[in-house]
Amino acid sequence: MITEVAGQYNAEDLENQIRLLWEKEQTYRTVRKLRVGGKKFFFVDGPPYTTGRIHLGTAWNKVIKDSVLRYKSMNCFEVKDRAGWDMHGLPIEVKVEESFGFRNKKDIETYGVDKFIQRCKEFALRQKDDMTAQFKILGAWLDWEDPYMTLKNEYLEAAWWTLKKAHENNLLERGLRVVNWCPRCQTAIADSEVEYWDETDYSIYVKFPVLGEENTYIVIWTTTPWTIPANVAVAVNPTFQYSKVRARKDGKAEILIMASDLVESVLKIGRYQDFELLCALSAEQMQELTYSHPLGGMVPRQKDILHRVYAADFVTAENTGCVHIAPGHGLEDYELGMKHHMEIFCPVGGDGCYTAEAGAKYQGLYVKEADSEVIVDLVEQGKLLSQGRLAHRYGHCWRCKTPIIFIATSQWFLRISDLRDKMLEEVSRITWYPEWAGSARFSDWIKNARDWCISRQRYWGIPLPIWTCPACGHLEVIGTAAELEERSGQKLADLHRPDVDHIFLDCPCGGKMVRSPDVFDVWFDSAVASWATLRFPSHEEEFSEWWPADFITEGHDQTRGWFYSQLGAAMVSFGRAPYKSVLMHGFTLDDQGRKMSKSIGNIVQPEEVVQKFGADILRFYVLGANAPWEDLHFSWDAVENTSRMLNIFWNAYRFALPYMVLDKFDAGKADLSRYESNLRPEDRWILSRVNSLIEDVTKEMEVYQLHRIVRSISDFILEDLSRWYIQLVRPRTWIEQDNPDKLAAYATIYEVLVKLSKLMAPFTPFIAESIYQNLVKGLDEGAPQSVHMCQWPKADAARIDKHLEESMALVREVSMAASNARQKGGRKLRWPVSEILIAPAKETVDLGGLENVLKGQTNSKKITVLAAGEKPKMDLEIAPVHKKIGPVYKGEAKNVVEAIAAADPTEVKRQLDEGEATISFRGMEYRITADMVAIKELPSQNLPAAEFSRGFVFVDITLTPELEAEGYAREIIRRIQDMRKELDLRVEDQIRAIVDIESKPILDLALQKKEHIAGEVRAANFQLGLGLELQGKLVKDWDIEGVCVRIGIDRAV
RNA sequence: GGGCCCGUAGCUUAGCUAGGUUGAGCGCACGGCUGAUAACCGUGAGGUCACGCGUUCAAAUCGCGUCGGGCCCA
Repeated sequence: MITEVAGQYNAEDLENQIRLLWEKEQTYRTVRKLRVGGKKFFFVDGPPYTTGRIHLGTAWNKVIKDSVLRYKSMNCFEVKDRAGWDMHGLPIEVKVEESFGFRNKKDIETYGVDKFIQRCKEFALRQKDDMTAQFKILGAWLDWEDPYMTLKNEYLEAAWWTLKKAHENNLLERGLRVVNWCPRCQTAIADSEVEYWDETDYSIYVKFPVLGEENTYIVIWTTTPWTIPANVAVAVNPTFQYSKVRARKDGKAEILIMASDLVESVLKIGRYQDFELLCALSAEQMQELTYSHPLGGMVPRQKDILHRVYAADFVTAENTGCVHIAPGHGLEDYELGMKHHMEIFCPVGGDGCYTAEAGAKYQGLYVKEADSEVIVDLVEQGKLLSQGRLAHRYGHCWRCKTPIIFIATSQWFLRISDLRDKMLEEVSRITWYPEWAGSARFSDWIKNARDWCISRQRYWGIPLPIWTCPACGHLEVIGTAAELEERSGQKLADLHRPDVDHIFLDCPCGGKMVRSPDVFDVWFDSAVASWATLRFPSHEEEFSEWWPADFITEGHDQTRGWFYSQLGAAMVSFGRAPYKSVLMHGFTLDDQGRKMSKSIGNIVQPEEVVQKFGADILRFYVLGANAPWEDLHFSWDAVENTSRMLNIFWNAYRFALPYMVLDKFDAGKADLSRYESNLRPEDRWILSRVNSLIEDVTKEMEVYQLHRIVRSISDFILEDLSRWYIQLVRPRTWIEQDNPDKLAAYATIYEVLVKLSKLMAPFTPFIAESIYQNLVKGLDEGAPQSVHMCQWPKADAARIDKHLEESMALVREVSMAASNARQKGGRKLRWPVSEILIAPAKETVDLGGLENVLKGQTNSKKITVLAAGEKPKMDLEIAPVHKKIGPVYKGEAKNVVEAIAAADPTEVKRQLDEGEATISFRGMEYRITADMVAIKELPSQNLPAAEFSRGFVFVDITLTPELEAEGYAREIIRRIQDMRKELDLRVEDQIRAIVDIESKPILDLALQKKEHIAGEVRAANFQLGLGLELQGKLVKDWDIEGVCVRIGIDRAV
């Protein structure tokens, strides 16, 4: 049984109902089971970090994923859809630290690493549960019961296995590198974990004394005074020219060396009063210089270092053109240092404090606090040329916001840079949506790929499975838990720290091998997701059946993130890309295009949208708001709009239900094939349209043009279904008995709605399900239990009639033009008109058998299509063109203008059509050429016109008594219907009605239509007259075209 | 400073791959409809398609440059 649905579209109730249904019937499981054995579609969920709250961006992301998966499933693919969670790493450590008020690693060690790890785990699991609930509200059908979690042993093993493989491929190495270092977290952090913002730092110019030359200095500039103690060299640009100048200040002179172009600005900053150029130095000559460290006396190690000048391309023509090089504290410095075999001097420890190597004066001082100390010492040594402050972008730890420092440390690396070319080749094999995401953006990133530092000196992460022997240096990478057990004889319940730290392996040399205490960079966790989600390495079979992934989709920030980390991890282990296609989507910004942030207070929570509007609306909105790869500017107005659209869809669906219920619509009546011969042209048209829509949506879905899909569907619902087809079929649904014309209309609507619900199922799964349950399940118990178990609809080519679609488009245009013309002529649509004239400009128009549709919609008695170029008689207006008349008639011109004004436009035009016109005026005759006048055609008063794409539409609004009678009848009908509504009567209820019209002529007109009126309003008892006594439950006075009409109605007994 | 993307009506946007009269929705003004009805429809006003130069018969669309925004890098 189809049931009527009450009231407005209420997303909240509807979605709750459907959720209950899905839960009760285990619909998700059933759908997935149904497709087992189908063609495989391997999707990998980019795991969100377990922060506890989803935001609009993650909601959008999951909605895209869900829509694609539902679509693939309807296309009979067996989809792999494990949800994923990224659960390790500093963000969680930091949260747990905060909750205990820890300040540094020592606090953690004191508290106990085992307990700390336990807290982190609990925290991550709780956050995961919270977020799962939030994602479920969106209707995202992923496997939430069995997600992959980066903290599970089987996941840890996938990372271990990968590293072992990288080691076997000779791509793992340990080395001293300068890394971004967070002195609070006391760990290396990845480039991607560095957050930049402006910070005010010192800006100092320092004089390095040149050896062997009295009172002579190389001038350098830096914003990090604390790196001066670690200075080893100076770099100059090989293409620059340098100058040696004698500069004077306060009566004292000194000799300074710097880039020639920068002499003046440097001396100005140093407040020198004047200077003289002594000589120019080439970059080569610069490289012959040596100097002594400006704080040499305070940093003992500096005594043994030979300070030289080297050439480097990265030196720019800024500041002094001489760059302070501290290979222990800078990336470029380090690289230059390695190239020239400098000492990698790094007198700073992991806590950001100077070590003993920095000398007694500095030892134990925190570097950022040492800045002022160093400056004071430079001043005392007479080595400071200038000091100032400077606001510049500086990197910070993205979790604890501490300014990062660069220090040289021993870390584990994957030699990604060796694989660049291979990676580029792989990228070109992947299908990217949009294309440039791969060919331009990602390729560009890979061209700059550096070796990947995978080690972190933290606790909550996947332990590095690397054991080394302190005695002989032997190294071993363990690939699985089983392997570890075999090698150590110990079985671990949990592979995390600290238990794994207590496992020692026997070294062939007889020594005991110790685990490298580090954990993995958390990016490495998600990097192995595509095989970890298949439970590789423990389940090799699943891996060989599914891998690599068919599809992944994430935001454009993941270019350097997950797109890259996955590729890197797959390259070092499998030597190929782990995914075949990528849809890169945008970011969610606020309506002004700004980032959503707590500080601006412009954050929109997905739940807020769901609460106010519903999940389907949020989904449809984010999918359709713009192209997936562009940033989404969230707008409440636009959400509201989407809501209105779905509400119209709901009303369109609801419209037919009462009639279907009344008429006991059943499976037999729903069978469209029974009514082939009864289909009206408009029925065939909407069926053609819905099949065209299926074709379009399918085509766009194959290339993930999600926004176009939403727009096609919306357009269909609004334009074709609601604004047009339903208006057309309304009269047919009122017919009281079973007649094939009515049933054909029902069957058509039914067909269209069922097709639509399937077509919308991937995008608005709730409303689609609700409609399906009523329309399909309501009639056929044997139908699939959910719309999501149905097959994706196929376009029926036999139903598509492009010619008919074009004709209908034309009819719609004409109809709109006709209402426009009516408006101009002041004739309401309720009043019939005798004739509509279509005047095509060039080629004639073919209404394709839709004349009756046009008549109905324009409320007209007759449609006439004129021949191309033909027009009904129109009023002409003729205006003089002064520019042309003036030069010809000179002084006479004024009279000519008057003559034209007085002339009969029709006559002038007739003559001009044949050549020239002659106008007589005050006894004179004027010869007029066509260019002297502008002739405008004006529709005559009773024949207003409006333009459409192919010409003009005229509406003959001349009234006849018959038309007037009909008009008044409709006015009266409308009022009575209004009153019926007010009494809340049912469609099929009969009434008694009394209508009193105070004007005799109008009454006479109305009387002609008495039977008709009574029929339309279902009045069993109907009185129409003048001076009648009004009775009934509801009595109202109305004003119809200035005439008072009093109506009383009551329900008939 | 570099790479990629974006800039169209007051707001949100379509069109750009493949050059041929910029099209919607919201908001505003006016009108209409009324057995989908706290719904719906029409009309109107509102655009130097960010700016400049070039290619072309023709540029929102292609190329170059500038400005502004986003993501990423340095």
